[in-house]
Amino acid sequence: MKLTSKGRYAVMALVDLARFDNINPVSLRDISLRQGISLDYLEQIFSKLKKNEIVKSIRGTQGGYVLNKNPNDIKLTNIFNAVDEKVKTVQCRKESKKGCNGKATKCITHNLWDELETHINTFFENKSLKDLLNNNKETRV
Amino acid sequence: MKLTSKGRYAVMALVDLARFDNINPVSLRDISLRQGISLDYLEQIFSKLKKNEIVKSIRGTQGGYVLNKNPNDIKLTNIFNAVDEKVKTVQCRKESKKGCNGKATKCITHNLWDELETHINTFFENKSLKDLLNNNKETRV
DNA sequence: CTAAACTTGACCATTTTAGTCAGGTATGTA
DNA sequence: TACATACCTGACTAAAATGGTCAAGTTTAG
Ligand code: FES
Ligand code: FES
Repeated sequence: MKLTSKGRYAVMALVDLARFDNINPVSLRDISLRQGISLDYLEQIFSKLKKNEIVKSIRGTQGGYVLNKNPNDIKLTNIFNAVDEKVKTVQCRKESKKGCNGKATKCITHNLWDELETHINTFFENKSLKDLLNNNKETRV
Repeated sequence: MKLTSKGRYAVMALVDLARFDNINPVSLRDISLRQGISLDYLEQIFSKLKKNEIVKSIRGTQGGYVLNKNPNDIKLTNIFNAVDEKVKTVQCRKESKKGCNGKATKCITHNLWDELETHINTFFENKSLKDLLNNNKETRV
């Protein structure tokens, strides 16, 4: 089970953005340099974030991106959904009555994986961008 | 973030095994048929489970595998470790002081991913094979 | 002595990931 | 108006991971 770069970068970039967007729009170039993420890749990611109304774009010189919501209202769930980083632990289609092995009933571990999926998603639902900003100021060891 | 088949199959197979091993050793062929998992693939998985002393093997006709511990003492953590299904959310090497971007300090989201890793691992540490057996008898809707 | 079942290791097709590349288009500033 | 900056879009691809298969054994109950 691992987290992909796309999801990791999306959150990283948004935290970076949230720190600076009070004043001016933040350019992807800046984020790219500060966070060490490929500019071209960031563009793909922000295209999706924009479609999902998490950020707004401002074109032209001095342009960049700005948050489209209050940091408190942007949960990790929203970010992950936007960039298609989905948590998938069950193998079967959930809606279907059928199991992952093609049989007529759910497999013997289905409930377990479903529980795990919920467990993980709960984490994402309870974390907002705001939390991450605070968290970082705390300078925890 | 998704669970791989290897981890899913390992747990599936062990639950199946745990249900039947009171009487006789259980052959991989039986598990393969009951759970719809490729026999050759199961062999790879059980080879690892054996090395990690989770199961014992009995060779020859009427042979098969048997649990090597009490179901209550086999946590999901143990199973996942055995088959190299590791939870990896941070990108960096944890021991290192360096960040994932090659910089001298940890990245701004490092703490978050670390917390997530703990969150997921906690789930695995608190589930034993025994729990899964009980869970399945409950015939939950 | 033979069939069932474990054992080992090499091999491989497909899919996913993590990007790159090559073109645009819009707009603030000089 | 020129032009640099920064967003925008879609195609493409190398490398890694996944999810197996295949082949050639060895062991032992009956
Ligand atoms: S995971 Fe849903 S039936 Fe197996
Ligand atoms: S994940 Fe550890 S430094 Fe970025």
